[in-house]
Amino acid sequence: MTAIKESSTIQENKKYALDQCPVIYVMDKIGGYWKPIILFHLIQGDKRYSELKRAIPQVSEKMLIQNLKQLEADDLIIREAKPEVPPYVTYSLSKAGRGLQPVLEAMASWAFNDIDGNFGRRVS
Amino acid sequence: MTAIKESSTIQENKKYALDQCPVIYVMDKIGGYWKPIILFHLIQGDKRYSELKRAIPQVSEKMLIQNLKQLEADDLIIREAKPEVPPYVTYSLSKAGRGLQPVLEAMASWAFNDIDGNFGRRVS
DNA sequence: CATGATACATACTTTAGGGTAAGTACTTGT
DNA sequence: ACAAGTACTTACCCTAAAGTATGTATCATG
Repeated sequence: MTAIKESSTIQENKKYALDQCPVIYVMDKIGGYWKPIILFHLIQGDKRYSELKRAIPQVSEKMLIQNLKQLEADDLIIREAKPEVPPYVTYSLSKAGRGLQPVLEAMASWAFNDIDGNFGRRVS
Repeated sequence: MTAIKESSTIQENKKYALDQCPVIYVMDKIGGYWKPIILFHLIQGDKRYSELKRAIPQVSEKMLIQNLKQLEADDLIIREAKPEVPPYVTYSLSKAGRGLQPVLEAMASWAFNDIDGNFGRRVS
């Protein structure tokens, strides 16, 4: 999964940041452009791999599974594969994943306020 | 500020994501490893440039101002420079910046719950 | 018998983010 | 005269994230 170099300053700093700031901990798990979108779609309900693909046409298949695998590894989503022969794989939110709903909602609310200029400065 | 290529798929996708998902809008503004840390420190109160530097020793000066400039451009923080001659520059949260507090708090709360295993799976 | 649908995997390349290190301008202290 | 503190700026390089383009296995359908 694009193996990372252990001996880089970036990784050292990441570790530090993780201890120092819980926000970084979250960013580490839902950061990147596609993860929040995927979670957003899964909040609406369980979805098959192909459903997600169609729901988010801009994401490449590589990015989609890569992010799904990472989210699964971080216990944010649950993958269930039925042993059928046109494969049938469903992704759903785990307990931890559902726990992110307030975060995503707070973000969404802030975003709309900021876009609407409710914080001033932009509309003044 | 590390000029970006307009004609890249990444940028196209960013624009799409911004429309589709408010969470991405937030990520676009407070994403990256240092921004949330900086905001975190500024929530505790206004700080001088050098105070921030000392508070976050791991961040390089380049990253620090770069992020401060971006946060300022996004109207999340306010820069105030006293026209003194050892320069005296203070950074504080704007209204929009303070509006992020619930987001950061929701994240922090989730992070602690996840670390403590309150979502299960990790302790079980 | 070849195409399409399913859910991936893998190699190869580009791009943006981040790191290192040095320099600027101006003043105070020694 | 020189170092140190202030708040930056700039140039160069490396790494990780993301994109492009393929290939895999299985079965159903035309």
